Amino acid sequence: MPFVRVEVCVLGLSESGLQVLLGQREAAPFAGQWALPGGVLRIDLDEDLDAAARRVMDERLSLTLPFLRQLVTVGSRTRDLDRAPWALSVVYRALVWVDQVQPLAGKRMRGLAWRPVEQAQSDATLAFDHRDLIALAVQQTRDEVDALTLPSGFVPSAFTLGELQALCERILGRALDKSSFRRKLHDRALVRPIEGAMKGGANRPAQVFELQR
Amino acid sequence: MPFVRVEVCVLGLSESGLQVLLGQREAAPFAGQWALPGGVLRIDLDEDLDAAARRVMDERLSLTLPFLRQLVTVGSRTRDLDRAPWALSVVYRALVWVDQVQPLAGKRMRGLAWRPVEQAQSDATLAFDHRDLIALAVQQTRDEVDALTLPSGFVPSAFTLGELQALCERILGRALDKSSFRRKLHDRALVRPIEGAMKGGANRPAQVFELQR
DNA sequence: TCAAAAGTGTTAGGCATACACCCATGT
DNA sequence: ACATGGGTGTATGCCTAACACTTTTGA
Repeated sequence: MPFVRVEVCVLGLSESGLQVLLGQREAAPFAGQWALPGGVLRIDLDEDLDAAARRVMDERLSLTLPFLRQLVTVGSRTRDLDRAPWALSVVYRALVWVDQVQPLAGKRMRGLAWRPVEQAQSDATLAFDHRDLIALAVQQTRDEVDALTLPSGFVPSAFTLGELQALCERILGRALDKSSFRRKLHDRALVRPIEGAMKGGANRPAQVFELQR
Repeated sequence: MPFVRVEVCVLGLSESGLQVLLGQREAAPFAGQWALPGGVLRIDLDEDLDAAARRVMDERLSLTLPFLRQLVTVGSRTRDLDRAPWALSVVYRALVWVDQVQPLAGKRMRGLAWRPVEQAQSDATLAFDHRDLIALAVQQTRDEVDALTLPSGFVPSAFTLGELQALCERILGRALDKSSFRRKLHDRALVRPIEGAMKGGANRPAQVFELQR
């Protein structure tokens, strides 16, 4: 049987756009190079694949990731020759707020750091095929936002439409039209106003919404 | 390490629409029930995951499948308790012409048979979660046709536009508008006429096309 | 002359973009 | 007053579905 690992592409949302969490490898293969965090599937600990991904990220980030989605599985004889004659990796994507995660080094990782996705997608020095995996994760995430199939559990329970739009724009890396955005939400009945709840700053107060169940 | 298998959801195109290839299981678990064909990953034989899927189908169908695409990976502690304490399956989808494959029983399968996808998708007696996997395969395949990202290598090297449209319609299970279909092909420059090549039946001859490289 | 399939044009509607404009509040 | 973000309306263009119509062959 092959050597089975789980890798997680953690995308982080920040003011400046999408970032990806990378760690610097300590051991071969690709020692010293940057890679997605991951870990070995433990059949004694993990109930299923999703649970394995959650456990691996728990250990690395001491934070239970709210939104995991399987991306792809890669495997071949030559993937990880230093450790096994045949290696298989199930790759997940997670989505978090950058300021809710403090990158701290774990075992077998010299350090964890956020990197802008544009930079990571054009960095040929990443370990394994992780550059391609990051590109895949970013693409899929942006497709989801385009289709407005929002990762429930990731968006806050209450928000103004302006906040929701800003969230989508930061993921997409481009501006959206306010009118079209709101019409789409309304037509598809994706959000519902919370009666009486308003949120005001130094300007006109905004209606607070929640996701339609 | 877990027990690793590869399952293949072979979709077959026939006059009457999409079909899926199912086999009747001989051994536990789910002995006697119908399931997707598959096999164990052999790290001594398979170079990578795609090669494993091709080998497994070679053994079952004595036919090298032209178009394989990974769908998803499922795994848990309880998936295949009769054979292993932890089982993982990488699921692929293939696309073939029904009349090019003669279903013949292989080892550990009492028989192989084509079943219409509509029927399979509502059959609660299929083994494992294979009903869901079939639904996923059908959905993804139809999405590809909708987007006109045709599986090159599956469509014949030369065809008339009528033939191509009929192919898409059989996959989708619904009729398409001739004019819209052709305009889309033309606008996106997906096909190219083969000079001088015409195909005639008992009616007006049609221009023969090939896929734009 | 007719049936059948190829191939073309025309119209109407839905959806997205762009942009203009009013509204309510704190400073 | 005015800057700021909330909220709404309108015009335009693109894509698509629907359908009508002509063309070319064999029977």
